[in-house]
Amino acid sequence: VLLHRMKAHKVDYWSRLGRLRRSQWVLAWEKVDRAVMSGRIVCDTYLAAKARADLVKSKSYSLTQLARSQLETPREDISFESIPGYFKSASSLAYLTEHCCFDTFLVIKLMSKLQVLPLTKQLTALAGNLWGRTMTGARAERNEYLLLHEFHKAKFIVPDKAIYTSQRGAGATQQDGDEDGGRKTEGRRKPAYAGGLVLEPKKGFYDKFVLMLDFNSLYPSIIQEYNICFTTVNRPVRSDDNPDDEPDVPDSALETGTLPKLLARLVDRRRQVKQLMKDPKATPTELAQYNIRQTALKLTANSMYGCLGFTNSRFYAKPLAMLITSKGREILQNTVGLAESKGLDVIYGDTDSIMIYTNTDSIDEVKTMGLDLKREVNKRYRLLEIEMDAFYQRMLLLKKKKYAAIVVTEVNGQLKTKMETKGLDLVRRDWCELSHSVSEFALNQILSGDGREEVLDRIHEYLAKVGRETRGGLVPIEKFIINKGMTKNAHEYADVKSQPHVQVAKRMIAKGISVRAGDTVPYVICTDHTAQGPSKTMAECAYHPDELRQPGSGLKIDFEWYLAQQVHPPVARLCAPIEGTDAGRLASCLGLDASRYHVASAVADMQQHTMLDAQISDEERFRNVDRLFVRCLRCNRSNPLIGVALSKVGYRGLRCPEENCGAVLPAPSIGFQLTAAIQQHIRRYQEGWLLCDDPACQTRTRMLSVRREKCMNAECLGGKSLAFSDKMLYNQLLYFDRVFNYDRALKHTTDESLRGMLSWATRCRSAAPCD
DNA sequence: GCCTGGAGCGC
DNA sequence: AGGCGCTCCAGGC
Repeated sequence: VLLHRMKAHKVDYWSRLGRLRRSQWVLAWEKVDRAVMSGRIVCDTYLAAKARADLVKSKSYSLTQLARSQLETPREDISFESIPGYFKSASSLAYLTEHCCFDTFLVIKLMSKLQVLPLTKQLTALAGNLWGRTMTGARAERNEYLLLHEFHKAKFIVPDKAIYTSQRGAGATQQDGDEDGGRKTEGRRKPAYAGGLVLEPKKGFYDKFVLMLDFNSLYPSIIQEYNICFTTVNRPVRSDDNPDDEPDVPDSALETGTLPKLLARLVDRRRQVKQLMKDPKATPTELAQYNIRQTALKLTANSMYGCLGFTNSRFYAKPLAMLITSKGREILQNTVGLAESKGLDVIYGDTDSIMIYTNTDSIDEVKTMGLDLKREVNKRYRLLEIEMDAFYQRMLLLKKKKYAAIVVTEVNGQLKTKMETKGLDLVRRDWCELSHSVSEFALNQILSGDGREEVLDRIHEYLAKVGRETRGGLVPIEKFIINKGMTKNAHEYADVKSQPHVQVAKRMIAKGISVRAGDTVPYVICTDHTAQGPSKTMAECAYHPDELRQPGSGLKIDFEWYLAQQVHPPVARLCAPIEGTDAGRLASCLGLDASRYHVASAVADMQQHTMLDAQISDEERFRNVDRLFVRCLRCNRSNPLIGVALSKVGYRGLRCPEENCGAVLPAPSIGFQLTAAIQQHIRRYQEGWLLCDDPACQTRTRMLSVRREKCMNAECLGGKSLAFSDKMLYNQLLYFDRVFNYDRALKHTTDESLRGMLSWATRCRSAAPCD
């Protein structure tokens, strides 16, 4: 924009934006921005913030968002469409101008906060590439230069640089809208080799310490430990038909290769820098510099592995990458084996880490346990080191790569706690803020350490409130906004109709708002009352928040969709391991139609029980249920009711089983007693007593329930489970059903007189259902 | 119910 | 213009 304004106003020396003196306007319009800046290093804080995603945890990388999260400075968002309006008066134009000036201030502050210049300078100095290229985030190129320098010093001839050709056939000339079915979309290709090992988690809620250990820089360490290098590993010639076998570890007698030497140097320098940081005389400025340096060293060492597996890298070496990950898997597996052989309970692990359930509340005990294991593991390796990484006071482990925990740290002898959340819907930007805040509440409750019933009561109550407030229109629009990133440009998506963000992006582009690959698109889901025709897909109901806010748009947020699709699923997933609630219950709290969930879960239960136990007879299945005792009004004796198939059944109903009585049991009386029995069992289930499953132990507790946990009794090796579980309750209720199930009895009995009776009773029942 | 893309995480 | 592993959601069949 600047350049074109300069040209329009015939500004001299317009080429001074860059350092090349240009006298002629020869640049192609598309490439102006790059070429015109030649000779200058451009720092794009948008790219820089994305590159430092490790520090910047932001839903989107807009200046407004970054100013808020990084600089704690509010910034007014001025929508693209409203800008022309600011030109209508001097005062509003001045306001807009000031806003722009403030933006430049924010950008500078952001650059300073993220330490973009010091860090990129260090990275560049290490790799020996061009600073300007580091700014644009060319990680592979940095790695290439690092290796080029290294191999040149060692007097090797390096591989030729392959000319970059896109492997995909999407030509830039294909502008016609014709959808070519056979064309592959750009994006992530399928994996070429195996990566890290992820252990199957032992899911559940843990309310005693979990110890987390991990290997320091696993892959760089493996390269050194096993002397993995282009110069040492015997690898097959690169061709299309070579076998994908992983190569052997080089002979231990071989001289240290270039790659391990390089990594050793990086690690050693980092150690030195960290040593300098311990100097009490170091000034804050020096400390900051040291910290940047050690970060750069670490980043450089850690990015080596990734570039070995990068197809378009000059130093692409799939066999080396394969060997590294393979050793990683082997190391993790061995570590798990060692821990388990010491009687430790490994509940999870991912690539370079393991988590151990310690079954103790004493942090000192945990430390002893950890040190002990650490010592044994580290004995096995020359360089490789495992380290205690964290102590989790409580932990909710839901799935692979999805968990939350209360982390305990010692600060000046004081124990501090903090919540850490990994992979949950809660940390993903494709869920709206409403969804996040509800999940956060539920998670805080679950991890609070309070009793189960209390926790569930509070969650249920909160959900009811959320349902009411949402439907009442009390929740601000912002809380409904969902953000999704564009991996491609809008027109490159093949499947547009199922992707809400693409639909919205296309409309934004039509309005002249720039949306490119890598940008984040915000949208809300609205109801469509105007359309009576075929129901619209979800994506077609997506609108940009500005479209919703537009006066007279007639759009309304689809509250029911949000409660059912954004709030309910994540909360249900969080509560899944907690006994005493389920998807149906949570849905009904939110005011949603719970029957769907009840039916679904009942069907699932039914299948689980009947499919698995298909061969089991009723006698076997109901061996442990409480019989339904019914008191006869005439003889006043209680007798177990065995069921319509076996009880004395008369034309007037069930009869008292007492030998000398046989009076008809009135239906209302049976109904009352049955209801009481059902209520009693449901209460028993809700009380949630936990019982050790070792019959000799018999320890009973009533805590926030877990699906899987060791018995409270320290000496006992048993596990804890509900004394009266959901399965037992189900079985109990199934028994009650069976007792009065005429249809089933009719199907199963061979007694002709009973058959007649039952079929008659069945007909009567359909005539007078209230009986 | 099974399969396939895409997103977006974790490491 | 580093890698793979793992949920989830939608949609098509």
